[in-house]
Amino acid sequence: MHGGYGYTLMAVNVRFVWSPIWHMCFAALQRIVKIGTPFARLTSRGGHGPSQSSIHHLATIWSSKKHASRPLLAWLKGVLKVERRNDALDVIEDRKYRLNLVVTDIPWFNTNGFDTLQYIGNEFKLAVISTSRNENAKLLPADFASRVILYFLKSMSVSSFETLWQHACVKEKGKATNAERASMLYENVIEASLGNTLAVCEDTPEQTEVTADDDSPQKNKKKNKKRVVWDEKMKRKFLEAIELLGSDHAFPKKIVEVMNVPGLTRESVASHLQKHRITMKRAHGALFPSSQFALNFNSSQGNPETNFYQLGSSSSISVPSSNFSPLFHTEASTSRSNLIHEPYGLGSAQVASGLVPGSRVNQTYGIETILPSIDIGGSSSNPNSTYVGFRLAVNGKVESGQTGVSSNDEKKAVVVNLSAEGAENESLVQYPSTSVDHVAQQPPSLPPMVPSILHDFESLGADVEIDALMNMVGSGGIFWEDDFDDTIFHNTD
DNA sequence: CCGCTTATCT
DNA sequence: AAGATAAGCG
Repeated sequence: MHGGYGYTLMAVNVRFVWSPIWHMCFAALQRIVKIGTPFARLTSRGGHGPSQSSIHHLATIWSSKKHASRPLLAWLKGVLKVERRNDALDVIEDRKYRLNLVVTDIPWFNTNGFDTLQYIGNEFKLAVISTSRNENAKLLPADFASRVILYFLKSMSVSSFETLWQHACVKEKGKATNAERASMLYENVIEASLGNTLAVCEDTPEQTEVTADDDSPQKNKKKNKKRVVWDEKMKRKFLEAIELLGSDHAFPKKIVEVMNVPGLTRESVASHLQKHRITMKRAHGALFPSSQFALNFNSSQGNPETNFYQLGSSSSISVPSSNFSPLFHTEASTSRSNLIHEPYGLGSAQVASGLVPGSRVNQTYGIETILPSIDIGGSSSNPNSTYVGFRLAVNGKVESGQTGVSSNDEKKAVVVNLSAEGAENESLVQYPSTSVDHVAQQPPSLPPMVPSILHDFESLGADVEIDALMNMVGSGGIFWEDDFDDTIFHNTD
């Protein structure tokens, strides 16, 4: 798995993903497909496909979680594998007006890869995000940095991944102000949702349609203005909408539209929003009474839906709890820790070099956001995950520090204990000897956040026959059906 | 009513 | 307490 892979190109559209990285694809798939994103995969890596162990690993997880075969099959069918870089470029070029974003994992030191970046940027006018498992970010040449809008250190996390499509949105709409971005996102989500119903999940047991009888205590609010019951599903949608729109753009009307619940009135949402804000403010002040840097946890045995925290007043990211994320939970059971990884926290070396992993390195596309990520922890493929910044551990503690960046330091982090409402403990555990010596002394400049998509892994379909999948993938792994574009670009132009 | 917010009511 | 309704306001 180390090094030596060829060229991989990945482009993300609102509706689909090209990706070389299987586990990320799967994880992203679960989320993206939920909002209706068909996907495709394109890889050019000298004839080498994803490893069987990787496939098996993921397939096992999916199987054990009773997860859908349909999206999985759809995804597999959407795979296009090409042998050479130029083939990959051809594929992209053919569709460059339909793609929004290209993600690569071309190592920066790879000359051809460098050319590839340049080519994509110049010829296709596509935004490029690069990932690399390797090396210290400060070693990256500025030239490289200037050709990508974002740079990820591996392990790039699924959470980061799922936010990529939003960058695609940015590209799609050209330059957009921050104010416009919210509605822009909304539009694409709605669009994607339509695509989902049509292309991916023909029938989702999501409907829960009401048989309008005399007194149906259903939570549905079809016609009569029954009192709205904000059950978990409703709350989830609500929070999704908030996240998507951004907390400072989340107004009742748009929330209603994003939630897309028939009969749900703006007034109801407004009322709920009011309560929600009160709840937020309470938790806000409780943890950090006099700080702009606020964390809000409603964790533990409560609703997973409300398990989020907020950075700053204007933006928030979600942190899926472990039991809310079956895939990760499975992995975490063997390898521990759901981590949230937020590159702004520290890493002064990287900042000084002007290249913060995961942060903006280029303003061409107006990307102002960093990509929060959740490191699924030492999976077999990523024994030593690299992270710089903050991370959320499963024990509810937020750590800031770094691992895997320098050589063989082990634990070095500032641990912020977020125990029960009130007193925040901040204890210096240990600091790395070299690069980072003043960390989190004061809150970093508030990282702008990309709202991430909450996910719902349920009701995606039936189980899949693993063996069949294995055979399918094992033999050639090239799936490029005649109607591929019709499927993938369904409803597009 | 145009929509968002805040206050009040049940 | 949760949600609806009223009222204030740009």
